[in-house]
Amino acid sequence: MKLAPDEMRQRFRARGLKMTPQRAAIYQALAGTTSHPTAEDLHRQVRRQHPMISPNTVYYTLGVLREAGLVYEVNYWHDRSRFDANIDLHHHLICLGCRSIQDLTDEALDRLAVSDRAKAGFSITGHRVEFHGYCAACCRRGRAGRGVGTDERRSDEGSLGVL
Amino acid sequence: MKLAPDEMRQRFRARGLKMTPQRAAIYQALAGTTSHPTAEDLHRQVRRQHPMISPNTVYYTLGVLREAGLVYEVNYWHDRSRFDANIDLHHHLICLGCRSIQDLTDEALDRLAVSDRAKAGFSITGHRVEFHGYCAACCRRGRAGRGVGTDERRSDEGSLGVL
DNA sequence: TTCCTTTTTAGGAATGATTCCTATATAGCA
DNA sequence: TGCTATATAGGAATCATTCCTAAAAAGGAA
Repeated sequence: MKLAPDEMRQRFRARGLKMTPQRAAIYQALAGTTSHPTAEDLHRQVRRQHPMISPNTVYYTLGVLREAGLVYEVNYWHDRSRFDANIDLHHHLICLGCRSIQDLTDEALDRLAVSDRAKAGFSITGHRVEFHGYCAACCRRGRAGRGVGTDERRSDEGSLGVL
Repeated sequence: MKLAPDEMRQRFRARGLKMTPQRAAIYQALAGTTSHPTAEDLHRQVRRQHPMISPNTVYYTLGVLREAGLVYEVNYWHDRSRFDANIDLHHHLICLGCRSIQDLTDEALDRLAVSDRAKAGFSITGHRVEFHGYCAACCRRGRAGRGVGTDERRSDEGSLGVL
């Protein structure tokens, strides 16, 4: 998952973004995990290399990367935004127990279509499927399902995982 | 879309919820629109019948209704939560221009499945598909598409529609 | 109906993620 | 190497949402 510095430079340049040590660290941290961290998670992580980096810079940078299409922002029933450097089409498994998000790649799901009648003038540019349920860890812990859109709070197991 | 008082009473009672004039008004307002209003939208609406109702009551009530499974909460790239009294399985068309949300009913989409291999121990209880693009109004206005997860702000055309 | 207990309501204060503002520092180009 | 536009840090501000509390009301029991 470690992104080559040249590759990163490449991607930034292609979208006319300036490269700074802070941005490199933020993007690197995000590209190096599949845990869909929050801005705060990323700030904690990046602070190890850049002790003076401000949360502000993390928010600003994530905004810039999002506008440039280099990161994707998700917010299902979370109290804050989560980010993903995987911008290839993929889908999500969202745990109603711990609120974790796993990526799901599935060719068949990439090809969904809607009848012209049903979409009634809406012009579709993309889609994504969210599956709800309970992750392996929460199943093991014995999590009976409540409804979707419910408010169980995450038990929070450090959403940056190993790095 | 007007919900019969008896039917509403029925639904509340079935889940052991107390019925109050405020709750009736909030649920009625939500059931009477497909525009996925925010708590604030609902507060503005309900205030017409209940001038003294507090935003607090709206938030609290929506929370109660959500826990009871009577309303669904969504938040894609919005800055606040939006609510939906349609709890039957359905999908969403999300406009990247004005941030509006339309419901989409499609039997085929209701039947998506994932291979056991791909879900790796995740126990799926439900799913929902989000389509991104531009609504008819935004297409007319000539909205060229940017990326998904982008931050165009809604032009805000009173999300409660006619009522 | 009336009483009683529990839950709801309103309102004010608090919380906390995110954004705004600004002076200084730095990237990237000429 | 110098210039200009942009990024950074940090402090203050915003604003949706939640917390706290006293008073009011719902719903069941008598």
